[in-house]
Amino acid sequence: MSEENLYTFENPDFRKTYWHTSSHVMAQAVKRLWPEVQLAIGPAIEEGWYYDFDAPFSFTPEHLEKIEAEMKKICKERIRLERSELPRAEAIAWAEAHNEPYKKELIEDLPADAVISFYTQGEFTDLCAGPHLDHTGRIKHNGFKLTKSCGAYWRGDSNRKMLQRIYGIGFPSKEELDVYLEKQAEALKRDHNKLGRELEFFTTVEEIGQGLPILLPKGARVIQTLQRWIEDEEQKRGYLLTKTPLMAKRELYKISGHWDHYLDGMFILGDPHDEEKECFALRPMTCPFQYQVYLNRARSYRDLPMRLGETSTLFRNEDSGEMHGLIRVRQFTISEGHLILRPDQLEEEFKGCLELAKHVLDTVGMLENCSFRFSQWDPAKSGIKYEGTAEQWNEAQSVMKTILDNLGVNYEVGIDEAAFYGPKLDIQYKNVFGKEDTIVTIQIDMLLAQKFGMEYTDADGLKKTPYIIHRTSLGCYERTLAYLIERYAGALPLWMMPEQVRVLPITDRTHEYGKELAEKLKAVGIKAETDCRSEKLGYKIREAQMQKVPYMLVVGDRDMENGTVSVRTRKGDDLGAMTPEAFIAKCLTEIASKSKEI
RNA sequence: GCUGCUAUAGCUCAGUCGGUAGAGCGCAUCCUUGGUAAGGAUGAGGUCGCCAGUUCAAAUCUGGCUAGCAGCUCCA
Repeated sequence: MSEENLYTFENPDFRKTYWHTSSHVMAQAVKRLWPEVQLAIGPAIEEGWYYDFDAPFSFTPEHLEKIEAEMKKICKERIRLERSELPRAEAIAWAEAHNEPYKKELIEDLPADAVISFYTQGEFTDLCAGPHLDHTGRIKHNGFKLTKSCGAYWRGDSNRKMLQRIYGIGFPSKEELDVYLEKQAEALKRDHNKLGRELEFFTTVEEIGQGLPILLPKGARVIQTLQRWIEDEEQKRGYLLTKTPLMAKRELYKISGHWDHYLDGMFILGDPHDEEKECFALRPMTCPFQYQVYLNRARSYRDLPMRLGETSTLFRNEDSGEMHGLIRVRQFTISEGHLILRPDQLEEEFKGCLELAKHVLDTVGMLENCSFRFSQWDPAKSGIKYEGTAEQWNEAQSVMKTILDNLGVNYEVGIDEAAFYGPKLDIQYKNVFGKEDTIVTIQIDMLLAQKFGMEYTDADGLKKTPYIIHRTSLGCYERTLAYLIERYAGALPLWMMPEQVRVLPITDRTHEYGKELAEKLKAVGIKAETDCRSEKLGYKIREAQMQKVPYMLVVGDRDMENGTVSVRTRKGDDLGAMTPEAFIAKCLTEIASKSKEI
């Protein structure tokens, strides 16, 4: 980076510094307005900054306006930021004297020999490692906005006090801020939770409950298309399809370890604490069910790898505040699979799983926005959250690291993100709010096979314990549908659209011709409907357009006489008249191609 | 689960000071038969999320619950 670019927004470090100083300006404004408010922390984040406060009242939009106004003043005052250092004892005394208990706790947690630095701007001083801009005038007074206020736990610990967080975003000019805000507003229009309901992909009903969406005909159709495709794709790759029960007695989950680790997350039928009576639980995953397929008879090394696939519906009793549209739900259906294999097959099979996942994500158009996370355990939680020995974990993680490095996967490491039985490669996707969730996961498991007594007879005649890979290919269908709606703003690619073609007769005279046409299309598997209402063509087109129907076939007297259809696309292109046969051929070719562009 | 906000017709939303409700779109019927993004008329449709409380009187005020939204925490 050249010298002149150092102090521009192009430079991520400068941007962070700019936002960090903005957070101090915000904190100063809050302290000027309400001196009794206590300060926690206020870092720069990926987009903007936040500051956590402990206030005796809740920040409302009116409060935020007042803070913004005060911040503008501070910017215009061009106050210098001065760095200073204090010995530990004096730093603690400072925090006590200023009645800042959160700052005090932060200082106390620093190592004894740490340099404790402060930044002072006018009457405001904050504990801070820096760096900062040289004066508050560097912050463009009309280039920032406080976007929202909400609750946030002190130190991210749900057992501690909930503070109030104010988020802000800022740029060196008002124009850049406006562009940013406009972009945000546009992104929110793609929100699957809004668009998915408007386009009638899904709905929710109060009486059914939270996290239990109803897939309406359109949503159900998309999922069916995806599901059939995935099941076929997996069969091509040597997967054996299974169908296993949606519930089991508590004994099964005791063997797997889920009873100990995830009792709170399961829907229980019966009294879980009454050991005298039978107790069932809806399944939160398929692992121990699918293992029974392997256990059905004795296995030889020749049977491996055994690839089992299932379109499985799972139930997880998520906390009430966690549900979100189709992304986080209590019942969902997942393209789940388990591969049982010999150690020497691990790398090859892992590669196969990753290739499959990348292939399906690429086909649906989501791969380019995915990121990879190597989810590892936290040794500090050994025996609590994680089962198995440190040796087993180190081995599983080093095997996985070797595989990922050999495959050239560009990943970030996530500590304390592993499953209780092993490390994972998680493929992450962000929604329109920038919130990230796992769409696909591939996990190496060195523990469960032993628990279930799964073994195979090797070439040398010895009984051995196999490895297991847990994996998904397209992940959870509900979640995937949500991301597809956002990715395409509802206009899904032709091949997965629930209605691919709508026939639009212009007058009553062409209704029969139109209906026959739709029947012809349906006969070859094209999802077609006819709009026979006595409305004007423009009205019918507008409606089909808003419902994102890829092709509109206009049929009037002229078409009927000539035996043609006039084709219009949802992009607004008029493809002119063609024979039904020509259109069908074109349409079938495009569906088969699974193109993202149509 | 936590903090804050929200809930009025199928949808999007008005409803002032507490005096039992409105619009647009959609829907139904009729007229219109119109060639590429909204033709016209008429009509139906609401225990104001649910349960209590205050009041002569509650969509409106208070409490609880349910559901929705944003964030936090969690996510096998």
